Amino acid sequence: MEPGESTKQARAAAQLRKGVLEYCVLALMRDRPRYGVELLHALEESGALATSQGTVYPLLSRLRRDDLVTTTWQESSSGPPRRYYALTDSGRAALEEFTRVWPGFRDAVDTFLTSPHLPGTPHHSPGDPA
Amino acid sequence: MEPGESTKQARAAAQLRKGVLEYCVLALMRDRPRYGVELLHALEESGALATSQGTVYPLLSRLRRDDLVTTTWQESSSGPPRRYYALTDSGRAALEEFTRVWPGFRDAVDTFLTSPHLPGTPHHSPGDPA
DNA sequence: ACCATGTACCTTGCATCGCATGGAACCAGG
DNA sequence: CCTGGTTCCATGCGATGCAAGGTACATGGT
Repeated sequence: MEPGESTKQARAAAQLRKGVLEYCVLALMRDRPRYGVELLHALEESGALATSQGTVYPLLSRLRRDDLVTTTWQESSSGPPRRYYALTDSGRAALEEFTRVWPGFRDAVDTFLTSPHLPGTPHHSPGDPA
Repeated sequence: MEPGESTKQARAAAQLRKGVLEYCVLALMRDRPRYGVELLHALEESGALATSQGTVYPLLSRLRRDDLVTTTWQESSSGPPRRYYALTDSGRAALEEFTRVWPGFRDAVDTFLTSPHLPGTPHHSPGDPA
């Protein structure tokens, strides 16, 4: 079903999300409580972290199991009630912990990816996609 | 070693490595063939990506199974022979693919971690009594 | 010769995670 | 009643990081 090339890109991106998704979801709740589909849409809009319900809901269950979030039901004017997820004290601490270690990690990967050898490499511009 | 806090930090960092380690190892082979312990030491020196043999060797087996690397044995003047891992054509392509998607991913995480609506956010120290 | 140490390679078993798939419940409009 | 949109959740599979354990080679001490 896959033409092949898109598989590789999807594969690389898929493996990347592991572990990071958890903290990005926590980061989304930092300002205010969010509900499942809202988180899903926010991740989708980011582009690189788009995922599915089958990923987000088990993740939210784990966060609740580990006491990183609490939930409250709230009625919706259009549709079934929504379960809003809010950060607990532990959740906020975990998020700050991640915020602390992330730059070092990011920098390490950047260091590995930048080769110190070929100054004239015909690299397409790092101007970046949207 | 840092006391106490390093546990949480290690936990967050451990989740982070998932999926990225594979491509960092490929990146290390970009310039010249490397052998297992050499890769292990390079990762350890990076700090954030330190891992163990139990992680690297199964990873290298997978890379070989997927034809991303080839290996050649080489004698060592001090110790057992070393198996050197070198990038194949597919391996180099996978590395470039990852190099393409990584900036977008990194940028997305950075965006989530920086709160977009509180310009005057008090960067209070951890343990704030709120 | 024997054994301890350092180097280097590899396997097994466990826990975790992303994700495709499928299903359930609620509301509005025809 | 029935179709469509929204929201929630669970199950099963494949892949991954990692601790623990095992094998083999070389050197030096006794």
